[in-house]
Amino acid sequence: MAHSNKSDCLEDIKGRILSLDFAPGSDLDEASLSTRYGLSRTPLREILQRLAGEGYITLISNRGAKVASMDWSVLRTFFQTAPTIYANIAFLAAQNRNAAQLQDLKEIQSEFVQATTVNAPDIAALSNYQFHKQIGLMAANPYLMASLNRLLIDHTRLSQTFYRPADPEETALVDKAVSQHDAMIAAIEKGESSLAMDLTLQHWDLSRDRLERFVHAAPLPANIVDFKGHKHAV
Amino acid sequence: MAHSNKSDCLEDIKGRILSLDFAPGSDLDEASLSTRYGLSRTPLREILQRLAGEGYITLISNRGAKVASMDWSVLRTFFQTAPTIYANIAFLAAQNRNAAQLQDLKEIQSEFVQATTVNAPDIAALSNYQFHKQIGLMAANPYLMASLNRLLIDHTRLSQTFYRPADPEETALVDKAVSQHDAMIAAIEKGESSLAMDLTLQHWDLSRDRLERFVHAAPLPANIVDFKGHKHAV
DNA sequence: TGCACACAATATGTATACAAAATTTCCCAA
DNA sequence: TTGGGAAATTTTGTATACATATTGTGTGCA
Repeated sequence: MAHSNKSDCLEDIKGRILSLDFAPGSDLDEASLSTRYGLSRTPLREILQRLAGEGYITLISNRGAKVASMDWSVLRTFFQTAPTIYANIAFLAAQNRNAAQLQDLKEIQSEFVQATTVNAPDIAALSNYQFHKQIGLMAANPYLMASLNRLLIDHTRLSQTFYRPADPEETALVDKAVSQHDAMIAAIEKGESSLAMDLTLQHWDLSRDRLERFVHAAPLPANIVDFKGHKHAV
Repeated sequence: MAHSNKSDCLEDIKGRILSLDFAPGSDLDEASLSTRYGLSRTPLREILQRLAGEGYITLISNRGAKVASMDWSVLRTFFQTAPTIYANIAFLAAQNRNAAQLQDLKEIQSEFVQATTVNAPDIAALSNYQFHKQIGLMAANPYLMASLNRLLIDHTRLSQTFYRPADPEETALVDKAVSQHDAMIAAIEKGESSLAMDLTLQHWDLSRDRLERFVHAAPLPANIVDFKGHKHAV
């Protein structure tokens, strides 16, 4: 990772946040990051500002950068908001897609299929991220896209266990997710916006249970401190 | 504007973009901005990165910063998206508001009233921006908030003529907007989420016509070039 | 006149040095 | 042992200098 350029660095940090390699709530040190990526602090700090603007991290004045936390109250709103936005995005994507975007979507899907068959969970989660982001691009609505981007950050972080199936039943769920993606592509290609919407909601229902399980299983790094005085209450 | 600090500079640039003082699509020069705000280029560039992440400007590598454009295709999606997001935000705000937030909202509203009565259009537009942003904060949903922030950028820019009423009929519209704000505050305070939603949609209907008129009346600085070959088609 | 190329001017990108703030360490006294 | 506070260390913030990329200009040639 000697002399990577700025955009590579930006994308790499995004990827590490999405894959939980940089844990929610953890500190990001400018000095160590700049040596890691072979950049000086000046461009690295610009990258941090950008990441803050996009919601990946939070910056506190004179106190550095933290990876965006995933506390309980935010995740509650995640489950409240995600299906609506996803459904609307899919609806618009079916209306506004063009051929080049559809081709890209299919290529992303084949990467996704590949990752699930060879059992590469990290790549599968990131491909899934790109799949839904691509549908967002097809929707051509920058206002909803802003919301979708925020949702996908947390969705991808929550989905880390989804692509690590522990038993045949879970493997079947992943296979179903793959075939749902195929159905969504077909609906979008045909311009059947209502169908794309319905398929998206089904896709959401499939993953929701696993996501919620992950919420309850995983520790919530950022907010442990908030529960210090409440051991017995929890 | 000699030695303003970084956050002042950030807010000032945002304000100038919202008030069309920095026109959509216009170039932002690092050197002149840094002298204007009494900062060196390093912190100023960090501000630009942040603004880019929040959607106020776009950065192109090696080619500087431009104020986010308002072309026709984007504005179409604005009118498509705004009422839904506003309505959902109001609904959630009525559910999740707390006393301190409500107090802030009332103070913003009194500034808004003041600005309309003394005929200070710039301040009125910015107060209106803050009013709706505050309702967004009350909704406590960071995912929808991302969308709302993007919408409010363009909404505020579009609304610049709204608070410059040219005749008594237009003055009556502004007065009606003021009273609608009051009704929204009351509904949010009582926790009547459905009512807050309905009032918000009525508020939207009131302003929509004026906004659309502004779209057709105003030049679209960023995309004139796109229409060069289509004079007669338009 | 029109075009291509080289050179100059301007603007953006990065590194380093230094300043300021926050955090930690350590010492001393109660 | 413990609490307070000053000094040292670490981390963040800013300015300047320099490197690189883009844009503009002028000259020569067809």
